Parts: sequence; structure tokens; C-alpha cells
Amino acid sequence: MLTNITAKNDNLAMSEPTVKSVDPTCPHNKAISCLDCRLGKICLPVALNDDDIVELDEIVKRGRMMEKGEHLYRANDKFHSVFAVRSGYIKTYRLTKDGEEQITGFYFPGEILGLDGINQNSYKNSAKALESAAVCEIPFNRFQELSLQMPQLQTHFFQLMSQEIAEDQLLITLLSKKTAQQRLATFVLTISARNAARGLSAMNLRLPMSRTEMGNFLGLTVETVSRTMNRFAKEGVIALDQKEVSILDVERLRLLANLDQ
Amino acid sequence: MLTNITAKNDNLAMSEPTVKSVDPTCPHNKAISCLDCRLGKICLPVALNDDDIVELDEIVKRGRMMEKGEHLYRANDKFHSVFAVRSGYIKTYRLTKDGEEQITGFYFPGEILGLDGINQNSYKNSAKALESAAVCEIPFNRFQELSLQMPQLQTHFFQLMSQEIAEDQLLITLLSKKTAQQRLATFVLTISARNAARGLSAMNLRLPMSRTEMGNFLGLTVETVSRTMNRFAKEGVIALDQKEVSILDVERLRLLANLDQ
DNA sequence: TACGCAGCTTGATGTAAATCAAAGAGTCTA
DNA sequence: TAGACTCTTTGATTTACATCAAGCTGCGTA
Repeated sequence: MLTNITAKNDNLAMSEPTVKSVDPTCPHNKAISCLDCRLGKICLPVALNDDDIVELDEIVKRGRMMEKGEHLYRANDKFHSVFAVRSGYIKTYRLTKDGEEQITGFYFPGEILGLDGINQNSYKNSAKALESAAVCEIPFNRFQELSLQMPQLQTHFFQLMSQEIAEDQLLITLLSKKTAQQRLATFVLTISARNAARGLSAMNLRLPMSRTEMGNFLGLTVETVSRTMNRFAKEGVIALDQKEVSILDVERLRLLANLDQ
Repeated sequence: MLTNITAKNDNLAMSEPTVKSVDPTCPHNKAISCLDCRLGKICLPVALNDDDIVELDEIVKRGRMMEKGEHLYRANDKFHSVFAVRSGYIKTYRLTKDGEEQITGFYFPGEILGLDGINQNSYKNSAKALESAAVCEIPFNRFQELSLQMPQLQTHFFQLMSQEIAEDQLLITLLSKKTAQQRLATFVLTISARNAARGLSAMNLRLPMSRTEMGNFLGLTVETVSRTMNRFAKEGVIALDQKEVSILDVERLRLLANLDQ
């Protein structure tokens, strides 16, 4: 396995791409199997033997490319698959009756989306690429059959869904109790942590969404997002350059977030 | 099966208890099996044959009684089981670092809680009885083994978790975008719908939690809850008598909720 | 290189809900 | 049946954030 490559490479997403030609670990490479995927440990942190992974590989449709703004699925589409983000960023959102958008999540490489569709056999969210992206598709009925043979896979999926529940509940707490400052500080820290999980820098990050989308997700207006982020910058907690954020004072930021867990 | 009994009995929870002595369908009866449980179709709406149910019965620990205020489990307890509410009401909540409580859900008879614990093998919430209650305990590892033999059971559980995700996301939208009026109107309608699902009246309901708890759940203060509910009453949309609510004008209430789905 | 446009910033003003404060209602118990 | 709770209601005041309203900034493109 080549996973050690990821662990060290700090600033991958932001630095110029490494030699594109034949790198078998490049996340844009369509052909690569789960066995070699550099995201393996994030996307599929299960003790499967190589034979099992080969079997899993057979059902996974790999490397579908998406343009910025393209939809992966829309609310009320018939549910058939869950998806793993390979590269790029996806947002999920619901539309309220009066056509307003409510963003329910941002999905980073290695993360799984579409889990809300299992119930009632249709997706409850729409999923849209924030920028060009690549995703792996996992047809759910075939996956379910497979997981009857491979109990660790079943467990993994229960865990994934449980995790999504736990994360949604954290967001609920955020929206219910916290100030604009706390919400944004928490948001930046969350993204930092997710970057770190992928072996990227925890201190230098890029917010792949617009201020409007941040606000929408966090229950704030654009203006409040802008003012608050710039205040953080003015106070020396972060440095801001458009979508690029450098965390200058983590401790301070943690304090501002009043972080619970 | 005796499920037709439930379907008609409209106001069970509020009317005086029916003859307590030997009613095998009484939800307080400890001994009753899943096969005869009047909640069967809500708690376990799966096409299992009677033999399968007998097998399931063997792993379910039935009819644990809980006092008002008693904890079923606490955040960070080791995860071992999920629970089905038999009678009474349970709330789940998280504590923020500064000791504040954030209620994440209310669970009614027939509903399943504890699903957030699967990930990381520990509960993320604490669960507490709002009033005396009875619960069935389903040890999760035994359940998981069983679900490998009974694929419908696996599917059912995936659906339950997916549903929890979908519900949390609705709450997120509520907290992020809606006014106090919309939140409370939606809350009442949600409880009405859950009552109806159990064969109780959709128009006359009892809010088993305090105004403070409603506010906590909905991201509002007690005062705002009180004022808003009383305004609904003054405008003739509902009638209020302590925790008892009668919906007088559903259409109006739906409009106030600006309900999306 | 300038035009148009979407996204971001900054300032002035408004408002829904929070906070502060105190009194009423319901329940428990001694 | 009075006293001590807790929960709920009602009123006055404050405030964090939304809303309204212009200017910016950077980027694609013509």
C-alpha cells in the first residue's frame, strides 16, 4: 500500500500538481482501484483483506468527473447509490417551498454523501459540485448484498451514518446557541481538522465555498460573514486572502469558537 | 396480530387507562413480545415472518421501567444498545463545555434512539425520561449478527438511521432560516403527525416537555415560546391548557409554519 | 484595456428575539 | 392550608444580527 505518501504531503491541494502523467495515486486518475487510492484510509478505514477489496472494487464505479455547478443528484431523485468524493468539493442542499436554498453539508475528498436517500428510496438533498470534482459511485443494493458477506463493511456503514447524525447534531447546537463569531470560528476549525485528516495543512486552508454559501450553511447573512471574518483578520487571529485562510493563533480561535468537542 | 386495536383508539394517552389487569397489548406490560406489541408496526415496520420475530424477541430486553428524570444512558457511556420507547417520552441532549444543555431530540412511543452511539462506540447524547417511561433494549452486537441473517432487518436499520439524518436536517433548516412563529407552528404540527402515526388524535395533543425544553430544542428562550404560543391561542389557531394543545385551525397553522415537507 | 458581472466589503438603520425583571399559577409536602 | 418549590406568563429594555444601500475588487471576455 502507498498510503504513507499522503500522510506526509502537507500542502497538496494548494501546491502545483505533481507530475500528472502516470501517477497511480493521483485522485483524478479514473482507473485507480480502492486498493491504491490515496484516500483509502479515510474513505474506507476498514480492515478488509485484499480479496475483499477486489470484490468491492468490482461494484464501485470509479472516477466520474463533474464540472463546477454540475449536479450529482437532485432531491426526489430515486435513490440508487452513495458517493465518495475523490477530488474537489461537493455541497448538499435542500430547497424550501419558497425556493430558498438551505445548505446541509460540504463534502471533502474521502467523505461519503447520499446517505440521507436510503430512507424512502429517494434523496432528500440535492448535491452539486462547488468546483470541478471527481466522485466514486457505490450502487447501494449491490453494496448491501456485499455487506451481508462482509460484516466489517456493514459495521463501517452503520458507523458512517451514525457519524453523519452526530455531525448534524453538532450543527444543530451551533445554530441553536452560538453567536456569529462562534459559528465562524468553529467552521474554520472544522475545515482545518478535515484538512489535517487528509494529510493537508491544518494551518493553511482554502474555503472552497463563497461567503454567501458559508452564511447560508451557518444561518448568517453574507454581510455578517464578511464583517466577522474580517474582524478575525484585523485582530490577528487569522490571515485572509480571498478564499485562502491562514490560522495565526489557534488558541485564540478555539476560544472564540468556545469549542466543545 | 392485534394491531387493529391501536388504530381506532384515539385518545389513549390522555383518557383514563383502560383496565390494567391483564391487557396483553398494554404498553406498560413488561412480558409482551414484539409479536403482540401494539407498537409493532411503528417500531418494526418490516415484513418479518413470525419465526424471525421470535428470534428477534430473544435478544430484545423488554419493558425496562424508567422514573421521570432517570437517565437511560449518558454521553460518553460505552455504546452497547439501541432502545425503543414503549411508553412515555424520552429526550436526548448534549452538554456544551460550559454546561449548557442542547436538546437534540424528543422520542415518542415506537421511536428508536441511541443510533448516534454506533460511531466511535460511545453515545454522543445523554437520554433522559421526561416522565415515567418504559423502553425495550436491543443489544447492538447481537442485533448486527441477526441482521446478517435477516436482510430486511439490515435494510430497516439503514432506513432508520437515514430517517434520523433527514429529520436532523429539517431541524437544521428550521434553526437556520425560520422565525419563532414558524418554528413553533412546525413543532406542533410535527408532534401532531407523530401522534397520528400512533393512532392517536392529530388534533388534540399533549406536549410532554416544558416550555423551557421546547425553547431549548427550537433555539428560542422560554419567554419567546410562551409569548408565541399564547399569541397562536389568542388568534384562535390553537387552544391551550397547560401542556394540552388543541389544533383549531390546521390550515392557518400550516400557513404559519410555512411548511415545506 | 475596458466592459460587465458576480462576489465581497463597509456603513447606516431597523427589528425580532434576547435579556432583565417581577408577578401569577400549579404542584408538592409537611 | 401555608409555605416553598418550579414553571409560566407578561412587560420594559437592549442587542446582535438582518436589512437596505452603495461602493469595491477581481476575473472572464470581447
